[in-house]
Amino acid sequence: MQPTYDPEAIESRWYQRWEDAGAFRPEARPDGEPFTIAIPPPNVTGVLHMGHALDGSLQDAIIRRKRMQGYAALWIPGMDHAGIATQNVVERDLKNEGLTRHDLGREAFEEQVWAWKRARGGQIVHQLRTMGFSCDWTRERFTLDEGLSLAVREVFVSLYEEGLIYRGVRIINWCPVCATAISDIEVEHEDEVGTLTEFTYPLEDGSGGITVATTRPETMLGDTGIAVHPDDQRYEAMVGKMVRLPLMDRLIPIVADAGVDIEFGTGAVKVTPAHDPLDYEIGQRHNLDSIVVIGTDATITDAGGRFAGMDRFVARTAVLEALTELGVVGASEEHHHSVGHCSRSGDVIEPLLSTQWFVKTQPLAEPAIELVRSGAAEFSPKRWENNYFRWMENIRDWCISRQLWWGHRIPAWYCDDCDEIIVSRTEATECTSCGGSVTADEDVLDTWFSSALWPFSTLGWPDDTSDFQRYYPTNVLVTGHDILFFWVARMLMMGQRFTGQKPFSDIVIHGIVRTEDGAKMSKSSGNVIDPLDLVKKYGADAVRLSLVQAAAPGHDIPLDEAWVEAARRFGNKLWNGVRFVTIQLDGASVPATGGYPDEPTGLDAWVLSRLHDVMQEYDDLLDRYRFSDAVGLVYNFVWSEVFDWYLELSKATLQDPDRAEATKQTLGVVIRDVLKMFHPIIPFVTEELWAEVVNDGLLALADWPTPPAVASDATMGSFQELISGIRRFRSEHSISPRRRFVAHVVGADGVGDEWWAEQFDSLVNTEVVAGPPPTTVGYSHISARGFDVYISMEGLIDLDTERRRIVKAMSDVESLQDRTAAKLSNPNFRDKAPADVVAKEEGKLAEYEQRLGKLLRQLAQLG
RNA sequence: GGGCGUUUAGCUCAGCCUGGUUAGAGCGCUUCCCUUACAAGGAAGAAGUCGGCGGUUCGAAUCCGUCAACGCCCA
Repeated sequence: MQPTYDPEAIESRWYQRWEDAGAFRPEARPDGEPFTIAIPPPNVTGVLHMGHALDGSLQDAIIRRKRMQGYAALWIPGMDHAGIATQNVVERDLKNEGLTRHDLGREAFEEQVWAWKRARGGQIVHQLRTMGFSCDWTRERFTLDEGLSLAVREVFVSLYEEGLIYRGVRIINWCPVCATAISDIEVEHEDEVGTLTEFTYPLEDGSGGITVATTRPETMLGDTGIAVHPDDQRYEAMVGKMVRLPLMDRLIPIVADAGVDIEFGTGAVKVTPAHDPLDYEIGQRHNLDSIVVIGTDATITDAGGRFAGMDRFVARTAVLEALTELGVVGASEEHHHSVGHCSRSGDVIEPLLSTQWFVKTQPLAEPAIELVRSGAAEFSPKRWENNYFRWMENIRDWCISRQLWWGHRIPAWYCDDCDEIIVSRTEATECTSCGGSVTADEDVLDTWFSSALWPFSTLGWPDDTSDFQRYYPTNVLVTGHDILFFWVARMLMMGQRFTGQKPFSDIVIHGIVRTEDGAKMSKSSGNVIDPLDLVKKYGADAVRLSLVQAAAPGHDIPLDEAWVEAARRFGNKLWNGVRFVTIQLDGASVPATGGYPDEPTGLDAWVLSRLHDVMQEYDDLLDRYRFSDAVGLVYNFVWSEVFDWYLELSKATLQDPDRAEATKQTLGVVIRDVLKMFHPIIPFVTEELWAEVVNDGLLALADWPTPPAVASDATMGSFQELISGIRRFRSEHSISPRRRFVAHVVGADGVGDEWWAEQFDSLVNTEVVAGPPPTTVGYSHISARGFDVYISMEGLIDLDTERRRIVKAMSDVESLQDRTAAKLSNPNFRDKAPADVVAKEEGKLAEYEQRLGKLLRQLAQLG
C-alpha cells in the first residue's frame, strides 16, 4: 500500500466494477425485502451542483446501507425534460444561426431538441457516477420516455373525465421572456420601490372627478371601471355614475365592491380586469369588460390606441406624460410593493387574462393532507409538516399548460366546426360530436406535472408491471426544502389519487448548501462552488463525507472548504490505519463477516464492546435520518478511540507472542467493521481498503455489521485517565518524552496487570510500580478518580512549577466541588430528584473532597 | 400582515425533539514531539455568563412566555 491516500487514483477504478457486478441492481439480493428510492429527477440541461451532491450523498448513504442490510435496494435514477430550460438552450443555439423555432417548425424543432439531448444533455448522469451514487442505471428513466408519457396522458385524461382538469379563462402569470404561462409557485415575489401616482378621471356628468392611484399607469389603457368600497361614504354619491377614461375616451362605471381596501390610496381603485387578479374578480362581479392591452410580447396591443406597439415599461412613462399633459395627474409617492418575477428568466411577470388548462387541486390535496396527518407519510424533521399543511390547505388551482413545444403535448383537440373539445388517450381525428375535422391543442404540460408522477411512472405505471408491484410504494424521498411544493406535495397528491397509496413513507427534508458566509449560491452572483472542482481537489469521498457530516436535519449548510479538506484528512487517517493493520496481518485476510474473538479480554474486550455500542447507536441515528450525528459519532469513534487508543495499545500486545494472535484478530474485525460502517458515506476509499484487508467480494455487497455484545474491561477507564494524567504531568513540567521515570500507582484496578506495565512503557515512557513509594515526601502526586500516582520529584521538576500546578488543580476541583455541594445542600434536590442522580452527586462530592485533601497535604509537604 | 428558522469557543457549526457527567466537533491559536500506519500525524493546553429578560422545575443551552437582531417561506 502507498503511504498516502490518493483519492483520484482509487476513485476512478471502482464505479465500473460495481456496475459490472450488478451491485446496484436490486436483483443482487433476490431474496431481500424491497427498499426503494426514486431520485428527485434533475433537469436534463442541468450540471451537478452542490444541492445534487448533498441530496445524492444522503440518498446513497441510505440505499447503500439498506443494500448491505440485505434489502433488495433500488435507487431509480433519471431526469426530467425541463420544458422551458431545454427549449431555451436550443433556441439560443438557433439564434446564433439567425433562426427562431418558428423558422424550423414544430416537428423539426422537436427533433433538434432531441438531437441536443442526445449530444449534450444529461451530463449530470455521468457526474452522479463520479460522485459514486449507487443508482440502478438499467432502470434509468426520462420524463419524456414512452412509458412515462403514457402515464402523463392517462393522468391528464382521467382527471379531465373526473372534472379535476378544466380549461378556462383566468388571470395567469405570463413570462414575456419565456413566452409562456407559468404556475403561481414559479413566481418569485420581490419587494421593490415603485411610484404610486394619483390620476383624476372626470365624471361624465361634469360634476367633478374621481381620483385613483396606481403603480402601473400603463394599465389604465385597459381600465373598464372604477371601484369603491360600498361603505365608503366619500364616494357614496358617485356609485353608479360613469367616468370618461382619459386617453381612451371610454365611458366606464363606478361600482361598489367590498373587495376594495378603504384605507389604501384614495379609497377608489381603477379596475383593469385583464391585467390584475383582484381587478378580474371585481370585473366578474360587475360585468365589466376585460380588455387586454399588454400582449404576450409585453408590448401594448392594438387595444391600447396610440400606445400600441410600445414596450410595457416605455408605455408606463409615455402614458404618464400624456396624462400629465391632460392635467389629470396628482400627487405621487414612493411605494413599497411586491413584484412577481419569473423564477427562471427573472423577468417581471405580467398578469394576463388567458385561456389555459388547470388542475382543480383542492380535491386532490385533501387526501394528500390526510396521508401526512395520519402518519402514513412522515416528514423528517417533523416541523416541515407545518409548511406542508399550510400550503396544502390554501392550495390554488394549478395552471399546467405551457406555450412551449418541448414537453408532453396536451391531449386535447378542438373541433373546427363546433365547440366540442375532445380529450383522449388516443389521437383524435374527428369530432366526436359533429364528425368534423379537429385541431390539436398547441400547448404542452408543465414539466412538474410529469415529475409529480415520478415515483410510480418510473416503475411502469399505468401498466401493472412486476417492478411496480414489487417496488411501489417507495420508501424514502430525499429532497431540499426549496422544492417542498414543487415535488413533495404534488407527488403525494398524484400518488394517492392514482395508486391509492402514498408514493413514499418517509420524506427527508434537508437544507440548501450555501456559501461559506451563508449566501445563496447563484450563477448571477458568481459565488457557485462546483462540486466537481472539489472532487478533483479532495476526492468524491471527501465531498460526500463533509456534506453528510454537515447535514444537520433540515438546516441550511454554509459550506466551508476547510470541512472538505478535513474530510480528506479523515480518508488519509483511515487509509493509514488500514495500512498499519495490513502490515500487522502480513498477508492474512480478515473474513468478510463474523470472525469475532470468542472470549476477548483486556484491550480487545474494551474495543469490541465500544464497537458494539457505537454500532447500535449509529444504526439508531441513521434510522432516524440523523446523518450529521451519525457520522460525527463514528468519525470520533474511529479516530479518537480505535486509532488514538486501540491501535497505539496494540503495538505493545502485538509484540507478545501469547496475545499477538488475539490482537490481530480483533484489529482485523474492528477495522473491517469500520470500513463497513463508513462504506455508505465514503464508498470509494472503503471499497479500496476492503480489497486490502478482506479481499472477498465487494464491500458494496457485504453484510452490514452486527458485532456481538461484549462486556468491556472495567479497568480501561482508569488506565486511560492515568496515561492522560502522566502526559499532562510531563507537559506541565516540560519533561522531555525521552526522560524516563518511575510512577508508583495506588488504587487503580488493573495496575498490577502486566499489560499495564508494557503500555506505560510504550505510551508514556514510564515505569509503573504497583503500590505506594516508601515515603511520599519528595514525591509529586497526581490523583484522579480513586487512584493516586506518585512520582519522585528529584532532578525532575521545579518546585515552583509544582506549587503552581497544585494550586491550579485545587482551584479546578474547588469549583467543581462548589457546584456539587450547592446542589446537595438544597433539601428539595434530595427530596425530588431521582435517587440515582442524588447518589451520583454524592459520589462526586466525596471524590472532590478526597482529591482536595490530598492536594492540600501535598502542598504542605512542598513547604 | 401570517408562518417558520437562526442566535452556543476567534471562525463555521452540532447538541435542544426525550431537562441531570466538567456543553462538543472541524478549522484557527499556544507549547512539546519527524515515536518504524499517518507531520494530511501525535501529545498537552488556552478559549464559552449557550442573544437579553422573565417563568416552569429540586435542576434549564435544552421546556414555556417575551423582547431584540438576522434569514427564509407565504400573502
